[in-house]
Amino acid sequence: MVTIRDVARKARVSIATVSRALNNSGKVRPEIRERVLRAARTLRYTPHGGARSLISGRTHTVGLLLPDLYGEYFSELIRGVDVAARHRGLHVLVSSSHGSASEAASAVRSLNGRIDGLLAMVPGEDACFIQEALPQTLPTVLLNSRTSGAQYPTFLVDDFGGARAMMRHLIERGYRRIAHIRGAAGNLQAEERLRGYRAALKGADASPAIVIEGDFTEEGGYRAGQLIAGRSERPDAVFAANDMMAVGCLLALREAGIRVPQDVALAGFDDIPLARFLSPPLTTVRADIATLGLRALETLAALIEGEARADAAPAERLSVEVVVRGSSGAAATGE
Amino acid sequence: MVTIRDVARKARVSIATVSRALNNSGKVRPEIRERVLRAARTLRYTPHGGARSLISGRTHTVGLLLPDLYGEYFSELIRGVDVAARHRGLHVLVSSSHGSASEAASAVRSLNGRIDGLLAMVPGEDACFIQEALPQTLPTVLLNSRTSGAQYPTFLVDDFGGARAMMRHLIERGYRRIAHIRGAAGNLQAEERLRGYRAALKGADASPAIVIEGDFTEEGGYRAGQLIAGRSERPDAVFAANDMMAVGCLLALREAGIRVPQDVALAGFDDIPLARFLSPPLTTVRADIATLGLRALETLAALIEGEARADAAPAERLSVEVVVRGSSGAAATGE
DNA sequence: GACTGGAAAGAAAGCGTTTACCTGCGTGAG
DNA sequence: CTCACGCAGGTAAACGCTTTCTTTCCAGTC
Repeated sequence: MVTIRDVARKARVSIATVSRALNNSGKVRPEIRERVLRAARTLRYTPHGGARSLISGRTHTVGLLLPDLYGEYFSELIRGVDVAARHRGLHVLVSSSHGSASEAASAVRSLNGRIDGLLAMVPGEDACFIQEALPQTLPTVLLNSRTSGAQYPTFLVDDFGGARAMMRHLIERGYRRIAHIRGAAGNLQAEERLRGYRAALKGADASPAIVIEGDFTEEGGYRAGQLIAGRSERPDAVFAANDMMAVGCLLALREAGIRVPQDVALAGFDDIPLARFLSPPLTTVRADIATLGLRALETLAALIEGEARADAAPAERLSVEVVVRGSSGAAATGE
Repeated sequence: MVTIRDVARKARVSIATVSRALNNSGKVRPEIRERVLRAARTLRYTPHGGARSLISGRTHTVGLLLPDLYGEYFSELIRGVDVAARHRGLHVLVSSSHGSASEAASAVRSLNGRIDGLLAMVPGEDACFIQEALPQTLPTVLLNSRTSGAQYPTFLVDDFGGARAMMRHLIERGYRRIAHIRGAAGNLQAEERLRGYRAALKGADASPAIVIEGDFTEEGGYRAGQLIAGRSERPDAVFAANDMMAVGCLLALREAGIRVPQDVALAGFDDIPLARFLSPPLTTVRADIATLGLRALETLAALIEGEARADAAPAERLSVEVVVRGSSGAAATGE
C-alpha cells in the first residue's frame, strides 16, 4: 500500500508538505505543490480514509439501523436517505435485521468510531436501548420509533391520522362492518394504525371493531384473508395495516371466490409501488417514505455539523394522504 | 468520549492490559480481568472502531457500489448482500448513483481505507476504471459488469440465455412479429438481452427484429408502448428488456385499447415481485438477484480472508428461468 | 550591518488502538 | 541457596494521517 510517506519521499519533501499540498491547506509554493501532485499521481496515491478520520474526528459516514430490508418500504427509505447523504457528501453504512434489542445494541456498538451520526428505525417496543449503547454524544435521529424518554429528534409517519382518514373514507362509502388486519404486536406503527381504526369507529354509524392478527407480511395477510373468508358473518370491508398484507388478503379472498370490491372492499397502507398495479388497484394511504428518509438524514446532517441542536426539534409527523382506487369501489379506470 | 486510557486509569492497570482483557488475548489474571470489565462497564466504554482498524488493517466493512437504488431490483440485491455480510460479520457501506465513470471512480477512492473489499456493479460501458482508482490489492468482485481485461471474479446473470429462452417460448406459442424494447444503450445487460433476442430470431420462423429504444424505466416502457400502439403494422408480441418497462408498456397499450395478451402478448425480464400481481400477470425471466448478491459477497469475503485467489474463479453465470404467466397467454388462473 | 518579520517547509505530537518486547517476580530444579 | 524459566503486566512503537510548533531563509528597515 502506498502511503503519504512514499509520496513525500518521491517528491523530496516532508509528509507535512504533502498533506498541505493535497488538501490545499497552508502555504505551499506552486512549484513544490506541482511536484507533490505529480508524485501522488504517478504513485497512484489515495489517502487512507480511516487514518484521516482518526485524527480529524470525522468519518463522513452515517449509520442506518433498520429492522429489516425486505420489500419496497425499506428500499424507498434507503433511497431517500442515500439521495440526501450523497448531497451532503456522506456515506451510508447499512445495518439491518435486528430482531431483538440486544442484537441491535451490539450492532450499534460495533459502529462506534465508524460513523458521525446514526439514523435508527426501531419500531419495536424498545427504543431507549440505543441510549445505553451509545456514546451519548453521537448525533442520532429516530424514525418511526417510540420517543420514550430519550430526547432524539424523531420522524414519524402520521399512522394514526392516516388510518383514521382511511376509515372515514370507507364509512363514507357506505361500508359498515369493517375489519382490521393489524400489524405485528409491539410495533409502533401497528399500534398507531390500530388506534386510528378504533378512533374512527368510535361514534361512527358502524359495527364494532373486528381485529385480526397480522404481522405485516404477505403470508400473514393471506392467512387473515382465509380467516375472513371463513367467517360466518363476513365483513363488508377489510382495512389491512399495510399493503403487503392487503396483497396477501386479496389472494386469499380471490381463491375463496370472494370478489373485491363487489363482495368485500379492501384497503391497505403505505402505497407501495405495486399497489396501483393490483387488480383491482388498491386503495391505500400514501406515505412518502423516501421523503421521510431524506428529511431525517438532513436533520441528522445538520446535527452533525452543529447547525442544529438535538432538543430543538421534537417529533416531526409526516402527513399522509388517502389514495382511493378500485379496491374500495372507485371507477375502474383510475386512481 | 471515553477511551481505553480512561478504563485503564479506572481499573489501575495499563492500557495494554485493558486491551488484553477485553479481547481475551494474552494472559490476564481473572481478578484483574474482572476489574477491567467492571471499569469498562461503568464507564460505558466502547472501543473506537476506526482506531482499531487502523492498526489491525481490518475494517470489517465492504463497499457496495451501485449505479442506482431505484426499484426492487436493487432492493433485492442489497438484501442478498446484507444477509451474507451479516453472516460473515461484515458491515456494508452503500455507495450509489454513479452516472459517469469518473464519478464512480472518485466514490471508490473516497472509500479507500474504510473497506476491506469492494462489490461493484458497473453495467455501463466502463468497467476498468475501477482498476485505476483502486489500490490493486483491494479484494474486488464485480456484478453484471464487463470483465474487460481486469481480472476480478465476476458474477453475471445469464441475460443472453434468458432472453433467448424467452423468445423461444414466445415463438413456440405461435407469435411471429416480436418486438423488443431494449435497455439503456451501453448497458451490459441491455446488450446481452438484445443479443439473446436476435439470436433466437435468427433461423426461426419469425419476422425480422424490431428493436425499440428504452432505458429500463417505467416511463421509457410507456413511451415504447405508445410507439408500438401507433405502428401501422403492429407486432403480435413485445419482449421488454426488463419488467419495469413491461409495466410501462402495458399501461400504454391499455390506454390505447389494445388487449394483452389477446391483441399483443407481453413479456419482461427480472421477475420483480410485482410481476405476478399485474393483470394479466407478467410472463418474465426469473433472475434470483438476491442470491446473486449473496454469492458475490461470499466470494468477496473468501477473498478478504485469503481463502480464495482473485484469478481462481472466472465469471460465474447465474442461470435463469422463464416464468410463463397470463401476459403471454397462459391460463388466467395461474403462474 | 544588525535586526525584525513573514513565508515556506520540516519536526514532532498526537488520534485510539494493538502488539512486540521487556521487566519483575515467584517457582521449581540442581 | 542460586539460577533459569515462565507468567503477568508494563512500556513503547506502530498504523497513516493532520496540525501545531519550530526552524530556516530571505527581504526589508533603520
